[in-house]
Amino acid sequence: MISNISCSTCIIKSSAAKALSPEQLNELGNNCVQIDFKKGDVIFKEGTFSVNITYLREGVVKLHTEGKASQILKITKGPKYLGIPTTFEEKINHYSATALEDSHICFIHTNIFKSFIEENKKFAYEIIVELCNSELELFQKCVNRTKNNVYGRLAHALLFFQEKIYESNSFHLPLSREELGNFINITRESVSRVLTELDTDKIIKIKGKQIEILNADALRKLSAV
Amino acid sequence: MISNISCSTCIIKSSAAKALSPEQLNELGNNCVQIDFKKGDVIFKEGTFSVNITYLREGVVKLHTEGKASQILKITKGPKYLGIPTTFEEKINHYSATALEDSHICFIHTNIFKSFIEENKKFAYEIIVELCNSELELFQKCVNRTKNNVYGRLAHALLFFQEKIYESNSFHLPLSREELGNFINITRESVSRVLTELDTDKIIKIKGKQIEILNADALRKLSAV
DNA sequence: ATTAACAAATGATACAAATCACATTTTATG
DNA sequence: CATAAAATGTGATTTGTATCATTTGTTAAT
Repeated sequence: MISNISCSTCIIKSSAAKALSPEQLNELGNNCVQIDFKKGDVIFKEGTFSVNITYLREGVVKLHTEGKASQILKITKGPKYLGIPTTFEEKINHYSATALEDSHICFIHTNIFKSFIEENKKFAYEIIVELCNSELELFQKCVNRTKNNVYGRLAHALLFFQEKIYESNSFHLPLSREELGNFINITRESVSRVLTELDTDKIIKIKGKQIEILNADALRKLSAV
Repeated sequence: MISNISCSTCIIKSSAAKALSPEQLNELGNNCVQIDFKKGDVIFKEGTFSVNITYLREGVVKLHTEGKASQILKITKGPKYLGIPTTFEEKINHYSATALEDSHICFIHTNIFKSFIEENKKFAYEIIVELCNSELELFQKCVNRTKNNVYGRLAHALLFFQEKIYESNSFHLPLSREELGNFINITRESVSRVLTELDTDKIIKIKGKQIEILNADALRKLSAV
């Protein structure tokens, strides 16, 4: 579903877009289209041409590689730009993006995005800040994934969904056991085993994909590097 | 050793610095100091205040975490900015940087760096390009480290030094076996074992830290995800 | 409702890599 | 140059997690 949008009146602006002038916002609106994606929909695909900057206005999205042993590189919640690195100087997407929850995404012409960087210092500055934070998070993830065992990695992932995505002790996991495994690099079977064990120990309560965190401190202890 | 420098006449400019005007280069020279580091010297340390952007003009540097089980996040060669993410909006360094080869590093006042981003569109643009490439590389590394076994990871590391750092089939490894292990997340013992095996198979030739790549294709095959 | 198709749980087994223990070589130090 | 200290090599053993095999539960389709 495609919507005509007015960026000027949009209330979910990125920190960068907040820096745009009324004229620039108008220009953005004319070079930008919002598309609604349902849970599971592919937003862009590894190997295809990348012609737009994608702005995740609202929703939850995973960035992932393709292939049988797909790996989830990142899970992120709006508002946030998706995959600037894969679009900016690259012609081809280096990874795919798929909606984990119903999402609203604005596709912005790369050229207009680049022109904003050149014309608006604050805009460029905010984009740089976002890229910097993204790299720091990625380092964090790298350390966690290599220093922790399956318990620590799973605990880390659960805390991530609790704190960063749903901001609630109780949430519906948007991933299958297999996908959760691809996120933290363990097998589907091990995910099952560890989840039941955490449930038995009353650290979490599981009912299918519904998860309740009962003892966040225990999870923090487990995921401590 | 501290040198007075003239950024105007510097011939090892970053792509971003190439975009600066003569006046800006002059200003940069006045707000920037070049320091020479010897192999092994600490450039900045995790947990300390970050007050400068560090530009690795020449040399090879590792970014790494501290602690007994230190992890090498990234190894990079000049010319390149080091750790913009850890300096930009952050007050505290999230990781350390240590010279792996004698290196020349320019410490640039964060404020002047930020002012260039605001005043010079091309400068900001180039910084964004560098950050984007950095993130893509990091994703690559993540995939390699989790999808490959010890042979693949070690092969990948050897090709990295050959292609990206020394651009030669023969090079002096700037890391101990233990550090190499910290780079690709395997133990010192396994590094030894795999290296001798690769030597036995005539894929590489080792003599202490001196390494010669005899069969790069075999390494490529091993490191293919 | 009933069957099919898929996702998840669970137990048994296999295996890669870590750990442990010690020998050997290399590098640093008085 | 001798000695200590550190780095590296290598075999034996242990261990965490993947893999395999099967059962159980859940969702979708007729």
